[in-house]
Amino acid sequence: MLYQNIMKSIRNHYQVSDESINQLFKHFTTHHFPAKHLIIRAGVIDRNVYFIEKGLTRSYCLVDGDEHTTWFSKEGDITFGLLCLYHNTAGFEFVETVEPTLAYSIPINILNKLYDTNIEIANWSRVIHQECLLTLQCVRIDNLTMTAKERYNVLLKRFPDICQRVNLGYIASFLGISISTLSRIRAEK
Amino acid sequence: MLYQNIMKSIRNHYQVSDESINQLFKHFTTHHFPAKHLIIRAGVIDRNVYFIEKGLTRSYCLVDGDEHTTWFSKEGDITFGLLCLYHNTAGFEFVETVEPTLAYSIPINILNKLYDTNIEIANWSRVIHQECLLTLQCVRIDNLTMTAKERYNVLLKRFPDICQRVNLGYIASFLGISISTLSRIRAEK
DNA sequence: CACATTTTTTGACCTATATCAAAAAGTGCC
DNA sequence: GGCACTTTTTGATATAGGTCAAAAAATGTG
Repeated sequence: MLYQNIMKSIRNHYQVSDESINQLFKHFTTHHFPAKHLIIRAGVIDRNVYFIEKGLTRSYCLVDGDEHTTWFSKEGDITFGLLCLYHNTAGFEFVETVEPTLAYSIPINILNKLYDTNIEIANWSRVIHQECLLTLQCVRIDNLTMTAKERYNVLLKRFPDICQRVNLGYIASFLGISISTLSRIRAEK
Repeated sequence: MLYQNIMKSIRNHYQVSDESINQLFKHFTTHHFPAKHLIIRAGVIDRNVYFIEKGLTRSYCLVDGDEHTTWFSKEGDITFGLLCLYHNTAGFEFVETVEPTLAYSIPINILNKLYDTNIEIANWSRVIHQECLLTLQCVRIDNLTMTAKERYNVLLKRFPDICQRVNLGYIASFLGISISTLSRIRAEK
């Protein structure tokens, strides 16, 4: 069935009825993105949420020519530019596919209407955001309290699948360490 | 009026009717905490959300004897232990008052029932979590991309009021730099 | 399959920030 | 108003991890 991973993931976060889920699905636009395709660009407003059915994306921002990976999204996850979506402002993040990706987009103004009228969808989104906040806070604490090596090992445990699907550079920039250091860490271990 | 700051803050995030707000308020328990009072302890389950009407709290975690400040909450904000609340699990965070604090608590199981039945409250919580996520992501990016000095200056701009209300040690540990380094940064500037 | 491109490894050297320790300044309290 | 305690400053030294550069390995493509 279409939307299988997305559906499972939504229900994993909150009990959403078939009817409500269909309200969401019926506004979906299908996208087949090749690998390395830029879905969202910093500074360009894109008012869509992307639901990933298959594949993997990476969010990053560009500072002084260096890419800093801020997030990975895989099947069942959603991705979008935080500022674009929340404040309708040009954002700071790029989102690109790491692998060929099947995704469905929905315009935020439609989603916002659903939030206002459909309590299940509002709560699904609330819970998703709770979980992201928790994860991000943990990632941040790891950064504050651990050495590069420890952080790498924690990441391997926390996101083993993602570590296997992206290259060393992306992992390094997500952890906030240099490529050479990460390579050395891996070698010694 | 009681709850003034809390009310303003809720409405700042989402249009919540008087009726819905009262559903929340009627379950409030009042707390007058002195300064340096530990509201929440790591490892101890506390299934309440605290709404701060007046005062300031600090969330931190303890790693190898060192405190790492993870968040500040002031009037209008809420505070709680992330893991306790979301997963009903012993958490990793302490929350203590920095100043004498007037707060109101509501049990999470009541709040959860409100989420399930009151769409305005569900959406208020969704929006709060969106905003926290955005702020936290920005803080994290600052950590990945800036020097200690730059981070301090950004913090001064982003949270000028909080910087004036907490001591240097708390700011340093929030920024992830040592007290001596922060003192030197301040001196040279 | 060979060439171009990307990714990873390795080496040499450097610097921002940590750590440790002690002095100085600030704060609260009987 | 002086004593205890906390917070901040300052100094000396150490180090984790950065930077730059080049080689090696892997990957993709006509």
